[in-house]
Amino acid sequence: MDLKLYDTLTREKQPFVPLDPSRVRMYVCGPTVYDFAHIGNARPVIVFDVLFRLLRHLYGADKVTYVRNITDVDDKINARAAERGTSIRDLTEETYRNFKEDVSALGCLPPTVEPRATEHIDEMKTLIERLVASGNAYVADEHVLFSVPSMKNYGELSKRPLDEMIAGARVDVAPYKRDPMDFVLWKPSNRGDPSWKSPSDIRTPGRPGWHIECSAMSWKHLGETFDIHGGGIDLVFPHHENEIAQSCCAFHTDRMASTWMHNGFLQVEGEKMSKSLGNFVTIREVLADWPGDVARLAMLSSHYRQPINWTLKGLEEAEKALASFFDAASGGADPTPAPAVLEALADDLNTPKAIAEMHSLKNAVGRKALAGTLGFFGFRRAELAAWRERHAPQPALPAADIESRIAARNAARKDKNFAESDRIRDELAAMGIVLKDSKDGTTWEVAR
RNA sequence: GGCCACGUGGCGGAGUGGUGACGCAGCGGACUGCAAAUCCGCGUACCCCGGUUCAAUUCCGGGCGUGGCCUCCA
Repeated sequence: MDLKLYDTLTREKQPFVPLDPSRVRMYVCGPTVYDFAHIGNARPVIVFDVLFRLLRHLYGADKVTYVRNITDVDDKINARAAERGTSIRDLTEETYRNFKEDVSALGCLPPTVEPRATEHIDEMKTLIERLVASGNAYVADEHVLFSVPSMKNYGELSKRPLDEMIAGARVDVAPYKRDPMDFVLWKPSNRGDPSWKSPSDIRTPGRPGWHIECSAMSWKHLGETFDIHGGGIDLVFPHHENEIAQSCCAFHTDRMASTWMHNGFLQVEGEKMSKSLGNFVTIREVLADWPGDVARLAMLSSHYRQPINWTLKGLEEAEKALASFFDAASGGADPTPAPAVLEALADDLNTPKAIAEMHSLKNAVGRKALAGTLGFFGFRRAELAAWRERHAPQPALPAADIESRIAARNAARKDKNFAESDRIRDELAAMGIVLKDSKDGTTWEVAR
């Protein structure tokens, strides 16, 4: 099985060849923990969970290291904690707990490591001092800045030629920057904000810039170079571009990660999700109405690089599809997913194709493979069943009354009094109760 | 304004230089006393305009539309 992945850096689908097949390494940018994660945040979490599962299948579960960081030092966190009057630690811990619950409900495996930024300050400072020593960074006005002109390939990931970026810059450039493109590695802390002893002989305590944490944590947990770096497409510039600059200059390497993967953006009911439009949807809100697996399937029904439109109709369709999969897959399960599904996933994670293959397994010969596939994806039969039970509409009549009417109807049918039997059925139908005749008798359910 | 994506049937959504995936909805048939459920079958879709080609939805150029990014906001 040859895995091919699209690499943002080369803009090409390429065969995936791990640097070390006995230790496949993936880093994905995780949440900034200051508030409930929204459904757009859920996309990379789900997408890279599927990739994690695929890699574990291909290389062995104990051969894959998946690192997803937790950003727990950030201006938004400081502001939110102050606003709520809680400590930063309490806020980030609570938000992180909520995040873990959310993504677990979405059927995602925990990553191998979930490092926190605040626990890697030493590594960040080491990187910063290396960059200063190598002339890729400089100290100015108690800041440490990365010198963008010191890196010749800067802009390669986002395909932004430097001169155009400078020409397009709209924001006032801080006076201490040597070059308008330079970005912060370390900055002084405001009073009351978290602070650490600064690197590079800066006297004032400070805190790290945004980008350095990922260079530090990927280095600590995966090494100087690794296989896959993932995240949302909005992170390509400047975040990932700057990570590359920091890591490649600190370690004198050409590539930070062999493959850069980015998921497309998410819209809600055809509109940009924003608080001002009032269509801001948290994972928590979705989970209040739907099983996590339905949200998961809905998310995977678009290819990860395509834009996705998050809609109620999409969730309804996903619920039907998932129910039909579980209906068809009753009985034993194969230990592995169906080959056709694996093949689809191996082609740059073509989940819509994989789902189409699952539909074609909904027959007698495919059901064991389908069950194995559902297990591979992490879909949970019991969860959907419990949700269906909970959300089953209540009949307008007591069950005993329905049963007695069914008995009356069947008596009429036996007498070939079809006018009467149809009358009873229509009467029940008008109350939303649908009858199903089979050779084993008549059953009923409430129309959804 | 600059850069980067995306634009497929009623809806969702793959894919491909030449026999039009898949799902939902719809239609027809089987089954049924009639239905429901189930099963079987059915769709001359590829934003617009040029170009390349024997042949383009697929490649190239332009246009229009939508979205993302454009430095310490993530």
